[in-house]
Amino acid sequence: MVRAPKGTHDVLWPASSRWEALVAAFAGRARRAGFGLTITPMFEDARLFRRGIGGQSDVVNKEMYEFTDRDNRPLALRPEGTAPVVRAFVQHHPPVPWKAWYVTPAFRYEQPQAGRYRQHHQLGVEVLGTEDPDLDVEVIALAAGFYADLGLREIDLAVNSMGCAEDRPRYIAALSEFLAEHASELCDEHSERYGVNPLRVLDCKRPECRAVTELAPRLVDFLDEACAAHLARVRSGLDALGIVHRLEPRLVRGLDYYTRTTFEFSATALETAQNAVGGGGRYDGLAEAIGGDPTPGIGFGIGIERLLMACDAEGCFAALPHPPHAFVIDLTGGEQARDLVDELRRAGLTALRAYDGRSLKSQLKQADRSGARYAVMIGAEELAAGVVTVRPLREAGGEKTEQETVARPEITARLRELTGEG
RNA sequence: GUGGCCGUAGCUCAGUUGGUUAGAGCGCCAGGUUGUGGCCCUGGAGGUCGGGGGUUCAAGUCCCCUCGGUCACCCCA
Repeated sequence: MVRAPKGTHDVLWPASSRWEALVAAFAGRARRAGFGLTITPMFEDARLFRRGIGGQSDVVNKEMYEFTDRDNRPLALRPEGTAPVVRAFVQHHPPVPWKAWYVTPAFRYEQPQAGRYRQHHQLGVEVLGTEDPDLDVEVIALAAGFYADLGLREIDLAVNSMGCAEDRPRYIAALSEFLAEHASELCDEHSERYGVNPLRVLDCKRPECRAVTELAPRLVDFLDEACAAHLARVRSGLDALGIVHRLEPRLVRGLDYYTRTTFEFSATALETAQNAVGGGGRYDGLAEAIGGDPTPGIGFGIGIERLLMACDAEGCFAALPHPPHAFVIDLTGGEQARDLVDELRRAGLTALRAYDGRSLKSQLKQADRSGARYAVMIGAEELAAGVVTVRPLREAGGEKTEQETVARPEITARLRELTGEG
């Protein structure tokens, strides 16, 4: 049997109704903050990601789905959402500040595990054209507010600053020196390889490394005046908006383009290893790195699958059913149902029907299963008399009502009245 | 890329030291009720036992390989 590729999954109805609601909630928040939906290609010139994300990152180095098309163009399925949006900005130079939101699949060749897939989906925003720290606050507040909209309470927000191009080399030098002195205390993985990318060691979760990095020099102590002031303004802004967060000097995100503000949201209710439900930061050098004018930018990505896992863990954001208004039952051959569902739908009602000329019992069973509030029955008697029978299928407001006979021309109006859709 | 655990019906699972024609519950279909759903009863459909190879008189069961799922490392959403 042909199955979905490893690490991918289907989201079938009705489970997908949660996705609809999730995206709608995010779109609403984004729209209110001045963001517009942005759609960019699912695949890009592979060089965009190499230059943008960075050649030494794992994402580019060993996780990209790369291929060449029939004209030998080097292409890659997008492993993340930021670089393509920044590319679109550079290509079209819209007026700044440019605020874009997106929802997109992302592809990474990984070993699947809880909360990690080869195709996952992200919601995100990007803003190009300003380095105002109040914007950082606004962007973080957007994500935080969205989590709250879903009913999530157990969200940890870690914030750090990666400094700028001047700060970073000074810090990396100091960190390397420190790690060299403590190399023997690091975990097996890093004791000999800390030099490749010293910042990575800060990310290591092994107790040995944690113990060492606990005492390591902190990037925040190496910030120049402007970067320090920027971070301070971001933090005071978060405080002012009541957004609880903590400074995490070891927060080093795996994509190379980050500068200054970085942040990560974790769902502490998740007991799985992958509990980061959103992350992002500033990337003031990215536009230039991919060939555009120097333009500051900031954004975040939120993983939909992990977010829903977090909602499950907290028991919030349950799927809401969408019960149909009516289920049309036709015992006379189907023409009546064909015409009536069309009429009801034109009137704005949700109308379903059965097919294949099933028995009354079978059709009523389907009507019941559909969750419809009313069955509209048309048999030989109704057809001859020019009426339909409207049968309530569930108690509305605790009140039990009897089925009634309605003149055929009146049925749409009657159903609108009964369902309160008038 | 590495390691642990697991693959039997659409779903959740049972299947004895290898031994007739592989089962249950739920779901689906039909009938009981030739025009009344849910509850109940009866019946039915549905399986290359993940795939391939091997051992054996005999393999769902044992062995090898492989694919997939799952969890973890790495890293990220």
